[in-house]
Amino acid sequence: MGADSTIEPPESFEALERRLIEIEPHLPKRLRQAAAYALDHPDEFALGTASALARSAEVQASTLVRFAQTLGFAGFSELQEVFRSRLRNRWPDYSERLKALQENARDSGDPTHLLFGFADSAAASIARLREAVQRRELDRAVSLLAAARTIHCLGQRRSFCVAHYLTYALSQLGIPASLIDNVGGLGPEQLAQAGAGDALIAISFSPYAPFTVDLAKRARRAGVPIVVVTDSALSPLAGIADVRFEIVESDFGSFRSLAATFCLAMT
Amino acid sequence: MGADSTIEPPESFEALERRLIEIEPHLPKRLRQAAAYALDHPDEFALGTASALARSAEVQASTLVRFAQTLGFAGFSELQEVFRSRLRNRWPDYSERLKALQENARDSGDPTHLLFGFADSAAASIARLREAVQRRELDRAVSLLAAARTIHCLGQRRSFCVAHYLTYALSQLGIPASLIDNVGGLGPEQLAQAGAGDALIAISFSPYAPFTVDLAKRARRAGVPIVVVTDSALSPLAGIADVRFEIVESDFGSFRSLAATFCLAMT
DNA sequence: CACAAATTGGAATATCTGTTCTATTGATAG
DNA sequence: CTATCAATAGAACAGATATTCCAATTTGTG
Repeated sequence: MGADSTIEPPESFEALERRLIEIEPHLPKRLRQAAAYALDHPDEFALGTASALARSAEVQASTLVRFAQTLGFAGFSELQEVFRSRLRNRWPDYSERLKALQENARDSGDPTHLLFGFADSAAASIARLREAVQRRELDRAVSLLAAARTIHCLGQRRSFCVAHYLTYALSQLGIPASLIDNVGGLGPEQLAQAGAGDALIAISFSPYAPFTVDLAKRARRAGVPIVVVTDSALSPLAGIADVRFEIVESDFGSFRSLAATFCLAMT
Repeated sequence: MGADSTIEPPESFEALERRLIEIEPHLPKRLRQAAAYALDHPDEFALGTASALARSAEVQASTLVRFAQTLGFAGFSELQEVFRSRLRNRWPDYSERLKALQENARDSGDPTHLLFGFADSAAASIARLREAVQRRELDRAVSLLAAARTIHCLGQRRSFCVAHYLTYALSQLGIPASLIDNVGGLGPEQLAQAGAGDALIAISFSPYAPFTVDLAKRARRAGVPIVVVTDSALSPLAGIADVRFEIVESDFGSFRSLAATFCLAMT
């Protein structure tokens, strides 16, 4: 059939790239065109349909299929999958590894495995954080917080520890900070004195604590600038935020980085 | 036909995002699910097929089409095109950002650089944690905690947030846990009821809070088994620990891993 | 509680996709 | 100059895709 049927196809984009550069000179004309186009426009190649790409590369659609088969793939779609996984993010095996780890841990009952799993997931979270945070947002948050007289931190349930740590760190830096901890139900009163000259950092994740949302809205009405840290653009807090940070991962290990950033960014 | 036919569809991803945030609260349930999935997994949404995405979002394929039409698009494909163009434009942006970052590395006014620094340090912390924690210690801690009736968590100042998070996580797992938060100076009373059948997790770092040390010692006299998390073998808590974990780094980003490990190890 | 409207699930459909097949072209060697 | 073979273009095909439609269900309302 197509080409040599016992060639193993390159799995990663890097391997594919190397292979292409290697064999490209010995390829027939049209296949060389296809190879050149794939290397020069990898983004288009990942997104477009076979016939659209064929038109752009001035090649026949069937040529693309033969091109993929020459490389050892079953067809065009398999080849394109390599380009797509490159686009997604650069850890195609991340979720796989996590799953494997969790299964292993379940089986053996070994807590060390669990620990390692968490460590990995935390590391991945941090890596994503580096990419996700926009320079612009950070700048705005910093200037907003720098202008504030007092910084109030708000967070309930599992977000509470972040708010607490933030308050602690800010205070250590000599910046007036107050924690809305709602002890004794005094949350509303704790925030009552806040005005337009202050700032609020509100932190809330997926089962959004109604109390947090409530208080944040009240602060908004009082004209307090708000920085929100949450996990989705659809969080009830998203609408009232002056600056919004999204932490994408379901299990969140990236707090501390974010929190600490704020603090130091203000010195 | 579909929905209101005279609505102009958002052209850019940012506009789409804003629009979604705006109308999401007034959307029916399934459409809201679709919106949430689109905003939370924009990469998947750009690449996957309609039925694959529908499965991931736990929605019917037809719902995705209706969702697109509600936004003013003719169909799903048009909506997806917005997500795809975002992917195209993001990639060059990424390498630029990396370059810009390295150039600005010395530029102290750039908070992004700071953030990256923290991210790196956190990643390093986690890597060290993986090496430092001994299998034996983990096993002992797990069996010790598993035997406990109630687990008390103790930590002041910057360790407090760890203790708080631990308590929260344990409670979520249905394990009786209590936090010694010392609100109103009631710390001693909170711990008074603890006996040999319970267990205490005490967390304390370098400027060791006298209160933590004090209370831990008192618990020791009451026969309570103690797991200590600290930063040095010379910590005043080290002597009274049944199991001791050392977190070497001065800035501690590894907590969450450790804490979560405990919780899961006990299920 | 009953009625009406809106929303949703799932099968049916029309379109488009990747792939295969074959006739034609172009090159090479005798 | 011609016979042979590889390479290609383009039509034909099979499968998957997005979309539409209607019945069933849920939601809101008098």
